[in-house]
Amino acid sequence: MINLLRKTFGFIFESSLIEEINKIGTLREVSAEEELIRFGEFVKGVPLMISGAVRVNRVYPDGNELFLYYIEEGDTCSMSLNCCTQQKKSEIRAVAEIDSKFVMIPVSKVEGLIGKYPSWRQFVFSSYHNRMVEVVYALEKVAFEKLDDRLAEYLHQKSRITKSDTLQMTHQEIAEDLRTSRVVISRLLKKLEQMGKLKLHRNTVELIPEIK
Amino acid sequence: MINLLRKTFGFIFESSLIEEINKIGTLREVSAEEELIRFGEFVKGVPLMISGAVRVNRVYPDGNELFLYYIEEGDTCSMSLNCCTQQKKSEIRAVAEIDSKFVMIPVSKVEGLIGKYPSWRQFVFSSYHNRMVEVVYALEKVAFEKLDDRLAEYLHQKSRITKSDTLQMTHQEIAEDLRTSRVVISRLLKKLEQMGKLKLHRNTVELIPEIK
DNA sequence: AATTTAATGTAACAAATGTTACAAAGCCTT
DNA sequence: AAGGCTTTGTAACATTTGTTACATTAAATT
Repeated sequence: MINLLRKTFGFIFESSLIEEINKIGTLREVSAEEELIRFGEFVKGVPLMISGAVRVNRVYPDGNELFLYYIEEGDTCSMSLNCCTQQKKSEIRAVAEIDSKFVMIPVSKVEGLIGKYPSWRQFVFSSYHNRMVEVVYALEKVAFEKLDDRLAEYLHQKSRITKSDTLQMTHQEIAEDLRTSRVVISRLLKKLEQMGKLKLHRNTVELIPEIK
Repeated sequence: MINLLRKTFGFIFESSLIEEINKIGTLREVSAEEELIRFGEFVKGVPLMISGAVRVNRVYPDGNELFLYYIEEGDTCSMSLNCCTQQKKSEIRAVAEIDSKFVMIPVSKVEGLIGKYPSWRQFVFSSYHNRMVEVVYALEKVAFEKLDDRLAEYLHQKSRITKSDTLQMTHQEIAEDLRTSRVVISRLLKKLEQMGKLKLHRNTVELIPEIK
């Protein structure tokens, strides 16, 4: 585990911090679709992403969900950072988008690290800020862009995150993420297909990489 | 100034911190509509709100703006916190919504406070989190709600912030904040008026308080 | 008071998105 | 191969939001 930590966090954390994390943290591996953080549960720890990608959604009591941001290699989840210092139940849900590795730091130790390591503080601050920037970005998209652009952007992001041009998902699933109906998505996807930007198959959307 | 600091921050900051802020900070008073932080300038300091309310907007190079959050008594602006630790130019614009008082802490001193005072760290963290919650809230509104509800909510928020049921603003200004056109706002306002929720006058919208 | 300007009201229409209903196609099970 | 289920395609229509154009009204200026 310490080698993984060094590889991902060696440039930001001093080695004494890396060693401490190695002691107190536990390495966890999850496969795609697995839940890291469940809605309504107490947060057990703060994840440090080693590899992979995790999708973080705000969840509402009625079951509604809203995508906030992805966390990837080198990131942490600022929402759970806060939940844990406040000992609150999670208002978010985190699901692995692809197979992922991360080190979980138990809640009880987080506070101590903040007092002890300036590089950890720096990390936590910039993490908060980066997540904020991404949520603002999501807000921009919804506030300024029309659905067809948002769809195109959504597909590209999925493709980047899953490192694949072939997205395994139904129109229904896309519609839920973009908070609209299946029919609307089918219609827009068809339009994008006619524009030559993708090909539609059952259960998959195949993006055509741009020729530059 | 120290009395103002004690009154607003006495319950969160230890007295040595209050005294230090009193030394390094400068009290500033601005009247409604004044700009605290301008887009594109280097951030000179971090504001600690004593009283009043300030509106923070994301600004885009094309001049477009997007409302992010208000900061009120006891708050600070987490976007400028980050800008200042990174020595970056401001990507936001902060405008006083009503006459406001705040203490400005110079950029150069912020880093030192973080290392020295646990209560300051706690404050900065919770501040980041609170702003995040508000941006997520803004995202929710745009993602889930229709324009008429957003308008009603917008008017209530304005009323709360300005502590008045009589909002001095034109339909055009409301439209810009909600990113739509004046005609649409006039139409929806008229609908709200017919529902008995408000009265329209030239340059003002008078909210009718609900009888409970 | 007459003129100018800014703000609001309203109609008519356009575009985007949402909804309902149903047909067609692909895949799975037996 | 037949039947059943899921996914996709598509039409027709409703609703919401955006746009253009112009009339009306209130305030400000001369």
